[in-house]
Amino acid sequence: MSLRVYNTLTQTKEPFREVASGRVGMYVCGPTVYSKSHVGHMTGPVIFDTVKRYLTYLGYRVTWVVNITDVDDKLIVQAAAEGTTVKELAERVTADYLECLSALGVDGIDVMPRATDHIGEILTMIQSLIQKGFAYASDGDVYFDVTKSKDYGKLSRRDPDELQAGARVEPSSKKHHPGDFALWKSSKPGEPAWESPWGAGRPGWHIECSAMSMKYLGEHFDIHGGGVDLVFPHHENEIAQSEAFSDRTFASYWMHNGLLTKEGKKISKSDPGTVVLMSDLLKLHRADTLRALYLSSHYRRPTDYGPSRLDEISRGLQTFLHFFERYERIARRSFYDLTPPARREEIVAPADAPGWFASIVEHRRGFLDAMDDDFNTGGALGELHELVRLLNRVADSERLESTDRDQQALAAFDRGVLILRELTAILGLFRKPSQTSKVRDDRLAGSLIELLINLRARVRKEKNFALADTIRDELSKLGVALEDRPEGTTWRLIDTEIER
RNA sequence: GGCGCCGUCGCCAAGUGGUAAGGCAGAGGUCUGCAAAACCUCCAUCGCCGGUUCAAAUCCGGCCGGCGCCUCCA
Repeated sequence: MSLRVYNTLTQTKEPFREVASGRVGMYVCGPTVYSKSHVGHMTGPVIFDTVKRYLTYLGYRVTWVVNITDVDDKLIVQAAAEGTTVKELAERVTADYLECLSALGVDGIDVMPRATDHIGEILTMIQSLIQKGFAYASDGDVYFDVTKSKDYGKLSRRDPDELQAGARVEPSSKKHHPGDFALWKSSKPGEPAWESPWGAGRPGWHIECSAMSMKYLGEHFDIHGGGVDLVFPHHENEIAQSEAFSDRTFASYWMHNGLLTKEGKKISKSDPGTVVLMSDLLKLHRADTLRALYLSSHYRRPTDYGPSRLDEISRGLQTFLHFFERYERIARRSFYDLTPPARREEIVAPADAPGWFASIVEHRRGFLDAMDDDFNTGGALGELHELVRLLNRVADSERLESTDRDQQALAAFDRGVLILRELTAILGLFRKPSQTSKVRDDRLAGSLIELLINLRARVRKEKNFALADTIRDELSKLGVALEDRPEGTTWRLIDTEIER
């Protein structure tokens, strides 16, 4: 199978064809930086980060652009409310956004242009649109004339005249048509402003995305993404102004992620109970848990967030974490240190490989097929679970933790684990070692735990199980879990993420 | 009212014409001094009603229910 992508423009899954051979340009609408990121804001970044990882894995050279909108009405209002400047507010909120991205492993963004750094490009574009007759100046403002655009509404399937009938659009005497939207807004005294042929003002909401995406990705690029709520009017307007400007197709594929709800309710500023700050969540949960939340269902479907949901996901992830510890016992090497192939290649089970190796290859195929099918991360995650179970079964049946294990089986198992690493890396999961490994590296703490384990082994030998159990219970209270195995006792830190 | 999305086990969720992945929770079992971890077994006919077809959760029609956008929004 090869990659197919759902395109909002055509409402179908289409085979992926890049504009320029071997390269992909991807633009995703970023935040308007007037308030800290909440859970919902990270949906797009994590999803498109995964999209980029997968495209890169397929061999494309991907350039990913995410804008920062740092001038806007909401910023002006919020800055005034806080008694600060727009600039200070924007910088502070941007810093929070960047921290969230980094914590979640969203590290594939290549360019993060700020609107205020591109006023020149924006003005050039507006002037061109006026010259071409697509826009008009009106009392200090400049508007895009939707009636001049032959296929306005093609993305959101809307008829400009219907908008008028709906009468939902604020009639403005400055506009020729109610559906016309601002490219440039005149400013009042005290507001951030730039000089323009139409007087002091600032860019309208949609124009910066057109100007910046074209600057960094060209007039026609591959993927334009964002939340579904941006389809209209934002993306519709972007298409209209961009294509009017360039006379070319703007983006080949329009990808829209479903929104996140909080216990079934829409996350909205007007309902404070629904707003959960990402920075707060990151204190309670492992980044992988949050990442897995976004990837647990298909990106186009809405996802519901709730504390119990995160606990559930965290429990599901434990299987992997426990397996990584097991792998370390077997291979005496950390799963996190494995370097898997960075590019997709065909893997066929060698004739002399054990029968179960073919099953591993099967699951890899299933994973890749799912990803090829419009980035079906939910299905891919399912394959991962099956892969781990298979690997555990192999470790059991081949007795890989014992000293007389079969070397050939071990080698094949090792290759299987490398495949697991390869696949988890595509999803951006398990990038950093667990807490347990860190404590294990701490000589004192690790040694003390080992000491207690050794003492406990002595009393166990003497059949003093009461004392042995006391040691285990007390350690458990301290957050250390003991597991007795034929090869000896192992320990790990008890997950503090889930409250039991 | 217009445009669009969705309804699969208690919960989450894949599957979009060939007879229901996976996870969480639950029950039983193997292993264990007991646990833990791991593994094994069990646990759904797909909102309702019609239709098309040899065959439908998957296609078509209708109905019921939930949601998004149409106004700022990831």
